[in-house]
Amino acid sequence: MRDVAKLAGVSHQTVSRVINEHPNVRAETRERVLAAMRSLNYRRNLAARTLATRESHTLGIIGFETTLFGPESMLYGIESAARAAGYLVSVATVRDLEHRPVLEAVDRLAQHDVDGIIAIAPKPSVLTALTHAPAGLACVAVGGASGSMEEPFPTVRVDNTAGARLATRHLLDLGHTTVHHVAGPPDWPESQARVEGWRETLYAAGAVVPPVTSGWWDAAAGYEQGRRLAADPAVTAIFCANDRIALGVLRALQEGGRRVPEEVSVVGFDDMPDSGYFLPPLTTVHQDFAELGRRALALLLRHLGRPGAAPPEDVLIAPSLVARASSTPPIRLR
Amino acid sequence: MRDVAKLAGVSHQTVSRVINEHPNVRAETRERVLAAMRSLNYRRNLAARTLATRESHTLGIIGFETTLFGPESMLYGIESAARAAGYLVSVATVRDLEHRPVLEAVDRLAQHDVDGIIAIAPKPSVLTALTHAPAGLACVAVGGASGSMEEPFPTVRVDNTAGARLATRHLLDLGHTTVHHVAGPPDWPESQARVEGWRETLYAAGAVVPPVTSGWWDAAAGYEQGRRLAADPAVTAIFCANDRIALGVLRALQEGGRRVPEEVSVVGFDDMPDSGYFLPPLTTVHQDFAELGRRALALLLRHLGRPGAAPPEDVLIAPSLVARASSTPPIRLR
DNA sequence: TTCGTGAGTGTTACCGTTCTCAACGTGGTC
DNA sequence: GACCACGTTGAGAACGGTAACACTCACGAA
Repeated sequence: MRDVAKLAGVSHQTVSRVINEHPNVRAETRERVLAAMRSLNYRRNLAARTLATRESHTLGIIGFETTLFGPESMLYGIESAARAAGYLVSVATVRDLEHRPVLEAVDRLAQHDVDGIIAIAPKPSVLTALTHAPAGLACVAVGGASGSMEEPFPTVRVDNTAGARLATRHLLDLGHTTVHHVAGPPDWPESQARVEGWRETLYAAGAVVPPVTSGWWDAAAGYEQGRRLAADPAVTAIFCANDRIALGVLRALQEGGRRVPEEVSVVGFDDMPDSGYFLPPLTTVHQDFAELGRRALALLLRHLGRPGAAPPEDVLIAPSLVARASSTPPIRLR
Repeated sequence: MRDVAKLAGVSHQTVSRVINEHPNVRAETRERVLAAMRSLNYRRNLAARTLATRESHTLGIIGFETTLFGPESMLYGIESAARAAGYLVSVATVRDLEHRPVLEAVDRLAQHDVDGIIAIAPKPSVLTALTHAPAGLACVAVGGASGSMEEPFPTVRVDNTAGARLATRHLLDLGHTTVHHVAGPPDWPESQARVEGWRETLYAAGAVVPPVTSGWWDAAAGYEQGRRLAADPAVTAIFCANDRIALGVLRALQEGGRRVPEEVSVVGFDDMPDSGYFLPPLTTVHQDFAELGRRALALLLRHLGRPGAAPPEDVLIAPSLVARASSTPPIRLR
């Protein structure tokens, strides 16, 4: 910067003003400085700037250390929006979403002077851990519970309960007397909210509420639980907590000799890119993860703009049903 | 830091020495300083340190802006290894892996003083773009071509050609007279390498080499190409460039009335977590993406340690075949 | 005794920005 | 003609560390 100033015949301060687009610089001076910058191929040193301003123009992402489709897509949604807003994103993953590791992740990000933090796939423990973040560090959560409880941070999420209602309603409307549910991990708010939406819809319709089984978010879990359901001839409709689980359920049903959708209808959740190519193509609840990420970033940036102000409102995004071949009316109605 | 020094009754330089675990500090002094640090809840300012040392302890990742299973898993492999080594990772994604956007991404990372860069899923254009990175910025590529051409950077990758050979050989060994191939995007080195391995194996076996069709890495592409193959009764074995494509092919075959594996055997590539639950469970070529990420990081760190030294050797990881129900001997042999 | 050596510590400069405040026109107003 | 406001510019001090070097001892060898 000193060299640029010398070449342009001005002080370093004026160069700084040009960089930061300060209005009170004569046009002719600005041009001279810009020319000097170009000819010296000057690039501002962000570390020095961070030191002086306490702003790193970097955002921290705390994510779960695994490859779940949703969190991934959110990450990319966030990153591209952040880039557009002039921020870089740094990621800190956490093996298990428990208190200690999350605290360490926050600490690591804070040490690197991130301006704000977005927590992906927060189990409640993540949120409480985030509470211990250094004061003045803006935090936003994306995904997670749609519970009505008081959240310590502004949150962007899909209305999981509404999505589950959509799926369950869809199956009931087709004529199924009740709907079975294969849930996700019981300690994940998303999973709880979907159970809730399913249960209340059945209840409102006066349908029997079958017992729930739960497991991880993958096909292996769906397969295992699906085998039990396949063995029960009373089962004609299954709502799965996500598409991967549904894939496992489909296989279990096929192995158990139950035809889909002729004998059993199956509905998933997420609308992963390939779920339209399952056998049969999967009816599912669509959620736009990338959009979720973008909204989370927008929320954080708004929060960043006005330090000390009241945190912005939560955002709740409505999912939609995508009907495909895996769900049809039960045999008795055809 | 000044406060810590004052409280401990030493100079700030001694505090710095304690932080950096410099040996020449009396144990008693060190204790006093550490106590002062604790009582003031001191945390070193990394921006200042970066400014002084030109080292940010941050690594840049350049990735493709989409959610492909491989790149994702590599990202997590890299991140967890980086954390263990005391580095934070910043990601810069690029919508299309072309020259200009990649240059901008490198630039963005360089501005933030990353110590090194790992490029994920590099098409050749990424590598050439990386050549224009500021001198002294260590770069490593992970994934991509296993071509024999001279690479400008040290690279870690799976031996795609060997994987394709494994898959093709497997099908030939089962007794199929030849193997059809549904390829990935023609401009991706991974895709090219798999075509190559497939082709040379057929050639070596004296088998007919059918024409190749190619498309994106998803089930939609597999479905579209699979429909043509399903219509050809001569087709008894299909090697797909990845598992998602295989999913689409499976559906196309089913729709076309061709039973798998009775009439047609199908093999994929990647061994995604759920491919064992396809209908039928998919025979595929396993590659450990997380390990790939870890190795890439190790390579970069070694490079970082000795600036100016000769770049480290490339790493080539051998994939393995996972045989499942989707591949069996052809009907005529049973 | 004298000197060299190395451990332990402090002093000062420096990294590249931004911020604060003062200085210098220049033009309009009383 | 004196004064003031304002646009434009510059000088110097932060920001919070690390690097380089100087200094003070205690100790052992010549």
